[in-house]
Amino acid sequence: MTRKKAALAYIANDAARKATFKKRKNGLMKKVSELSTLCGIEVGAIVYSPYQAEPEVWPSMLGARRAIARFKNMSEMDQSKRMVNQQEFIRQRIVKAEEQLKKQLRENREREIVQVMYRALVGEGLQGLTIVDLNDLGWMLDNTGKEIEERIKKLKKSAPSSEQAASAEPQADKAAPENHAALNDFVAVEAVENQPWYMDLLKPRNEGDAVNLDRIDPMPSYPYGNPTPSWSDFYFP
Amino acid sequence: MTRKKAALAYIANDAARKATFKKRKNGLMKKVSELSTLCGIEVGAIVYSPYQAEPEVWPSMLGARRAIARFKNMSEMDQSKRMVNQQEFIRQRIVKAEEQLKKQLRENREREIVQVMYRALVGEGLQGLTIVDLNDLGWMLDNTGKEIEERIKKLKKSAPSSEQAASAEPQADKAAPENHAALNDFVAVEAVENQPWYMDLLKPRNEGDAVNLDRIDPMPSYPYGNPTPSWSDFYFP
DNA sequence: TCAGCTATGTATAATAA
DNA sequence: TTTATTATACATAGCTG
Repeated sequence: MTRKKAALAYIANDAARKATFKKRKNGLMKKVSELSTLCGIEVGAIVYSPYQAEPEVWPSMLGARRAIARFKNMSEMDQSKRMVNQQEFIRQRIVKAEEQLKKQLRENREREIVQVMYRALVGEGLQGLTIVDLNDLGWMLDNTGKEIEERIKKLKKSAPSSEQAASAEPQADKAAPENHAALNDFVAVEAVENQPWYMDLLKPRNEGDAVNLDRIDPMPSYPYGNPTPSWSDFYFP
Repeated sequence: MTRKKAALAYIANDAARKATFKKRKNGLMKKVSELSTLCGIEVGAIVYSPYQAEPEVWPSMLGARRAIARFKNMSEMDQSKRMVNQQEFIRQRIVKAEEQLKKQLRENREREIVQVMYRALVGEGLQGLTIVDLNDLGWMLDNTGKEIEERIKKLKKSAPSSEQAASAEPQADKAAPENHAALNDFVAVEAVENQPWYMDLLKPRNEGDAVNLDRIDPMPSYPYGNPTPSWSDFYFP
């Protein structure tokens, strides 16, 4: 966007896109910090980065959380502006809030499972694609509660020999080191079977004192796996 | 930061600061949108603006919410880095999430009550101080569930005339200027008595299918009235 | 206050190492 | 790949109306 006149469109070339992303992200965060400094206000920025897994935070985790809380507040307040009927409005708000809560809880459980699987099965060095794979698995488990068994059967069937399984490498992480060359679904499933405490997570938790998840709508088409690499990049240069 | 070399520090002059804020905020949001377009990623930005009350959203409310969710995700992910014990970590996460949920619900109810009282009692023109007052009242009601009656008694005692009571606008939405010359606690309480639907809000809601609010900690010192301007500015030029 | 307007400082696309 | 180096496009501080 300098020598050539701007071409404000998606950059097809992967490398170029990544380079641009990094540069612009840094620039953006610098601007953010400047704005905060110059005007003495709280600012937070969240960028979902396909290239970076670890979040860096600016100005601080707390600041970010506060900003988020404020933002939520305001969205509600804003709605109220056009409120005509008190009760209706309030009811709507309640419904919305409850939906949000459910969603949050649901997402949380997903994360738990993904976490556990990830931790249980994968070494420190293999973040990238593996996380995506585990996400997919986590979703299924969380959603159906039975798909896990199907998956186990299916995978066992298609890879009865543990050696074969080892060489399968389906979803494939690129630079997998020696020991983890065989990070695939089969391995994941085996680990699951051997870890009862993981299975416990699949059961619905005690929800008497929590949100009722009964009527939870089906999983949203959330970009958990798909083009989705891993999430977020909260950065300060 | 152009003709003079940058002076990256708080701008003392009010007007200049505001001008800079506006310009830079616009520039920032432009960059944000560009980043999103060029790299095909989701981006959200939240700026708490002292100058703007109404939130504008970019790229969209949904996008913002998603980004926020991701961010939360990542903060947890980060924590997990140092996690040693899977189960322990997960339990902690669950606890945290549930606390968050409770807080959210609680805040929501507060807002409901404040809203209702505000709408019921106050014309459009009287925001400022009145809101603060009503907030206080709402808090009390929400907290004790009985203070309302005490308050009613007390106030009735000090103003027993029914005519006075009759002048209290019942459903009272928008602006009813003349009638509201006497916007005080008494009016407020009368309105409450005449509006069963409001009283309903004071009762704990059906919590079988919601978060259990039993163990909710006392109200946080949230800036509901106080120096609180109004929040947030999610902007796209 | 709010918009232009420039002169200038910055950010960054393309390129090279 | 990442990092460093430009040449340019862009953002914006200080003005002005």
